[in-house]
Amino acid sequence: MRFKTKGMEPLTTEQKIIKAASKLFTQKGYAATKTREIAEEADINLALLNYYFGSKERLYKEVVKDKLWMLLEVMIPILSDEKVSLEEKVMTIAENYTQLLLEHEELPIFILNEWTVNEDLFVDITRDARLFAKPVIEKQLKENGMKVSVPDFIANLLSLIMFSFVAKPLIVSSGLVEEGEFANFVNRRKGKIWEWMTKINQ
Amino acid sequence: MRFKTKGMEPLTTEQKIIKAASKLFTQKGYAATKTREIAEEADINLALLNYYFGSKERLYKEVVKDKLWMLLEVMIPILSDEKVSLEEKVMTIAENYTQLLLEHEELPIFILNEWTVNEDLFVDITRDARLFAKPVIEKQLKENGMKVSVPDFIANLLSLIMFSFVAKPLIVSSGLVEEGEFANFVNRRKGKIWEWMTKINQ
DNA sequence: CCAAGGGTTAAACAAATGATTAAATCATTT
DNA sequence: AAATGATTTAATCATTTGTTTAACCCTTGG
Repeated sequence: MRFKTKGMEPLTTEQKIIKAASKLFTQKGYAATKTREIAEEADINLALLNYYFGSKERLYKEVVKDKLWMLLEVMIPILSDEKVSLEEKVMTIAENYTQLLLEHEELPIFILNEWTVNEDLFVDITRDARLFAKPVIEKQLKENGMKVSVPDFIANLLSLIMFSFVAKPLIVSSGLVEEGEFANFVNRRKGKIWEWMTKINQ
Repeated sequence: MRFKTKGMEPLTTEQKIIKAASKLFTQKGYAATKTREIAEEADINLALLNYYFGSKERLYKEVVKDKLWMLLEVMIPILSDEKVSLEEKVMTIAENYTQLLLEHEELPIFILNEWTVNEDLFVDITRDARLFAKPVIEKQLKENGMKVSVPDFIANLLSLIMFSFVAKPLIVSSGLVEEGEFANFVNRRKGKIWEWMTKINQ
């Protein structure tokens, strides 16, 4: 679905539209983004948007699918891989999420908000994305002498990594962390996640 | 600002509008909510909305101020009170937030999303809400032999309490926790927060 | 009693918005 | 170069949307 062009080839019209729509939808949400804005941002004619994607809604679904996948692919394959130890899992996910979210700060709040506001849209997208990792994690938790449940383990892991990004406006405007220090803040936290996870779970 | 009427007196027109707007804005966001919907939900004539509030935006700001305050008043006064021990603080905040968010699940994601999407709006609202609690917490962390920084302490506390609500759609649709079990899930977590916080911070 | 004024209403307005159309242009094949 | 299909464009359409207007109630104070 994704074509990463190594060189300088100009984007196709379709790619330009997706890129512009991606930026605007994640910045301002579905309803606040106007098709004319997308066209302008993509530097194409309004009619092209409907020519390629049929409607604003279909374009939106493409973007959501894309962004949701960015968020899930960091987690799903690693969690369910039996050959990866629990420590490696936590370290890798912490590392990958921190890096991803520093580059796309608006990603988690966009997805979580849209998922709340527009639940039906996600029904078909996530139909086959159930968490098949449960038994694997369960086994590894026992091996590590951790007495916590799988849901608590996952919730704690994601909380400690992702919440800072979701609550960034609150954290920054409260003066808790300076805007310019935010990257350092989350990078420092990233290095402590495994320690915290082991302590929490004994 | 808030009038809690004990009895059966019918809501004033102004109250009916705020109530309807509150519901719709938090459910669907600013742009997706139409003034005609608010009027219909409030069972009043459309023109009354502008008669009482001047514009959709002014009405929206009222709602945001209200909801933001609901979210902050649970935390701010308790955190900065020197007479409340650290354990009491954590326990009380965990208790109060869990209860508040079970009753208003849409609250945190609404505020955090609007804060991201519509940052300028929050500038004046939060101008005087800086976190004056820092020195108090710092002292209490030392007294409890905790080596963590204040920002990490607050981030961990809020993460462990609030993230489940923010990420509820993800947690539920992944099959991690059943919809019907969600309240039990967060209530069980609530009871462990203080234990977790002490372990994390040694 | 009635005029004044706040509260309420239906109707209308202008701008915006998502979508469509039909014609023009471009690139590729015959 | 003619033909064909894909791409691009400007113009237009039909609704929607936030706001305003002007008339109409209904209570109340002089």
